[in-house]
Amino acid sequence: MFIEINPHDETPIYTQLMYQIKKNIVLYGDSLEKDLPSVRSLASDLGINMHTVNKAYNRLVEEGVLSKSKRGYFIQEQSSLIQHENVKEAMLEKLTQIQIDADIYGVSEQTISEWLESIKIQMKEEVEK
Amino acid sequence: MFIEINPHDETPIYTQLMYQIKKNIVLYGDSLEKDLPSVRSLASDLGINMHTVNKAYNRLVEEGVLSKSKRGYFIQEQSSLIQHENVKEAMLEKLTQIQIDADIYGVSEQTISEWLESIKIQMKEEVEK
DNA sequence: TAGTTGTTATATAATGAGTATAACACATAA
DNA sequence: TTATGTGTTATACTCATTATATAACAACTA
Repeated sequence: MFIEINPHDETPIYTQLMYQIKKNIVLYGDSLEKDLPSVRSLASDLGINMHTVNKAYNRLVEEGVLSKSKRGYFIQEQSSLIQHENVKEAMLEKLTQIQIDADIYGVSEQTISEWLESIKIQMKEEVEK
Repeated sequence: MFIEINPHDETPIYTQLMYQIKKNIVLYGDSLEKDLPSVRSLASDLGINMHTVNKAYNRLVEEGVLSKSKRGYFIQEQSSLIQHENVKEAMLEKLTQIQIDADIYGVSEQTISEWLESIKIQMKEEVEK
């Protein structure tokens, strides 16, 4: 797990953490340990509070990304299409906002595609380091 | 101006208002009155507070979408490419999150395109009503 | 037994969102 | 000139969220 938290970012720490974990799963998939670090150890490593990690973990369980047992949290193996309507709604909300901003700022469809492409490339580069 | 505020939505009222105004400009462009309703009248119409409208208006001024004078706020004519770095950063942040969620939930690139297309169609339908 | 897991409970602080009034300066229309 | 309507500023209050800090608990494990 390679996790970076930006304390100056306006997005909440637990949200950043959720996306960092998802990103790790996407990038390193099967080569990752199924067991996640305990809430206390990860919190200690990142210099944040235990409950903040716990919140991120539990949200990911609700989204179906993680599972939990009394032994700890671990990655939920799945090629599950979106079964959680909330996630889809959140994606649609973001897409709508992006579309409106693109329209009003004259950002072309092609530019959006290029941005998306560079995001993917950037992620692939991270995995090769 | 056709503005809808959803009080049950988790996104702040002033943010919803910002996007509703942008949406109006995108959809109805030149046929819109340049002058915006006063902060008090719009607040009254929507059943919300004056300062909430004021916040949305001023954010849009910062983004370059609106202008203001002592007479009131009005739509800023411009086909300005993104001069405000903050807006681009916000769009990239959203795009990154969408990309990660799409990857982890197995939402294909084509599906994303289809969602975007239906968003556009839906917006066009609104203008024809 | 000792240590680690997640869980629960309390408490506190900081911030953001939203509302509620009030007063002010300035411009405009009567 | 007066009245009204602009945006602006200031103050105060509520509420929810975020984040932290401790502490204690039950259950599992070495």
